Amino acid sequence: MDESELPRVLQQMWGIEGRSRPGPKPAFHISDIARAAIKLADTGGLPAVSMSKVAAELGFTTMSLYRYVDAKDDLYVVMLEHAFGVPPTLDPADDWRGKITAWAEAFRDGLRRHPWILQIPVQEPPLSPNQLAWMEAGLAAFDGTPLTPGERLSAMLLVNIYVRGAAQLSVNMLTDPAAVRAADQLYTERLKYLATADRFPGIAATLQQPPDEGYAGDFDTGEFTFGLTTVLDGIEARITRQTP
Amino acid sequence: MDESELPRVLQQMWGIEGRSRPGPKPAFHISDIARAAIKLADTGGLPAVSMSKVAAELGFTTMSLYRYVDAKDDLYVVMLEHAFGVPPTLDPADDWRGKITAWAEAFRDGLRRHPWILQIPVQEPPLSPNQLAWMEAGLAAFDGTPLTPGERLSAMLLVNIYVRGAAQLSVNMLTDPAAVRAADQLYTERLKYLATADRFPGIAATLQQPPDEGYAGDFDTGEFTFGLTTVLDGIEARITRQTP
DNA sequence: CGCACACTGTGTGCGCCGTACACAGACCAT
DNA sequence: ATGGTCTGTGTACGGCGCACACAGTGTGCG
Repeated sequence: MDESELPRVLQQMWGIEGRSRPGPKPAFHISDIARAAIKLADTGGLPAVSMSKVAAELGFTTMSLYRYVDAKDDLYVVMLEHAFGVPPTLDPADDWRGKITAWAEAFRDGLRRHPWILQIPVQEPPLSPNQLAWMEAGLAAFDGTPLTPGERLSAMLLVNIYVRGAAQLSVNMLTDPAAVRAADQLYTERLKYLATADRFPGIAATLQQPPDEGYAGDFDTGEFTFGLTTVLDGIEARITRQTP
Repeated sequence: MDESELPRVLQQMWGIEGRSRPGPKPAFHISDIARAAIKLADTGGLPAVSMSKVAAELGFTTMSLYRYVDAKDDLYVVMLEHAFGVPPTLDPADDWRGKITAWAEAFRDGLRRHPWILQIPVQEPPLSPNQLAWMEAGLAAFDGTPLTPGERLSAMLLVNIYVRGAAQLSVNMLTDPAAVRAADQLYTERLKYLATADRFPGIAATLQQPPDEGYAGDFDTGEFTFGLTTVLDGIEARITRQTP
């Protein structure tokens, strides 16, 4: 395995610098691209991120980006890497539940800061430094448990999946809270009209339960920790089953 | 709430027929659009689905589709509705674990049949007939448990989230198994090169554990039921905690 | 020291996309 | 019969990702 086999973007992100080479020095770095793209996405969502707009934000031409990024997908990878940053340092005094909870909440906060992350089409597992650091931190939360490495991976992925999924449910976490409330109310109204009690008793029961907390949970605190607790209980069951 | 307030696509999918009106009769139905689009997506993935290609598949012009569908997003909704079909009928003799497991596996099978579903950008919760039927079936799996309607919703959503997430991990479930194996091996190789044991001990431990079962599980049987068991254990913990 | 050449950012252009809009023809209510 | 409404069609526009040829830059080697 040679570092030259790595895609260009990975080499840049890992700081693998090729020997000094002839030609003009690059005018910027992929981290600049990431910053510009993230700025656009934070304000206008992922659709606001296009090669031309990112280039314009940097003050360069569209095609100049292709000297740093092989394709649009690579741009997404760089954005992800930059948006999450380094993972949180877990408190060694915590037990595994406390550690993985802190990890999950930090992950959730990252998604809340940059909702467009959820709209990025998932193509392949991550290989960039910060992403691997997040993986490592999530695995480390299970240090001291009797779980095997494979089980730790599954457990971490399960929490990861949960956080992503729970975030997805929050109607794309629109930036405007009033719009969220309006969309939620419209949905509930239509659901009440369509999901009649005779054919959809379960849904109907859910609808008349709380005054306003219907389908989409708040994702802020309550609904999120509720589901997370369930997931962690499942992991705990496996742990206790393994330590008789 | 009037049915006329519903979006056109919803009216069509629920079979709400407006009174007979002047003008030419429609040449086809949105279900035809769905069939054509699904056929394209099944063979060429979601990128193969464009307005013009779907229209060409039907033998009509591009713009004719807009008489049935307000925008591209509506096309996705119709595709989803048609691709999943009706939910499985759950065996009343099963307990809730058996029921929700059957439900989850049927859901997984649907995703495996139509992998492009995972690439559809999620915009809003579903309101179409089959989607609601799936929701209802998932909720009904918890009949007989002491869970409140809200808790049943959370539990069902948790399983739903898990199945989606677990499917996502299978490297987009490429149709060509050889390509999957090659991509997986390339990834593992790069991961071994980048995630050195000194800085990423957890990841490294995961890597040297099994010969070939590294990051992406098979999703076929083993890894899937493993994670599902964990999720169900978490729900079971909540149930037993509620029935002392 | 100078030069060859790899590399930089730029400009042009292609094919595809989603969809707004005007239009001619088809059909039902009156 | 006929007016009005709906149908499918044609044209057109702006934006997208990206291939490719090109002129200028600066380093390593002779």
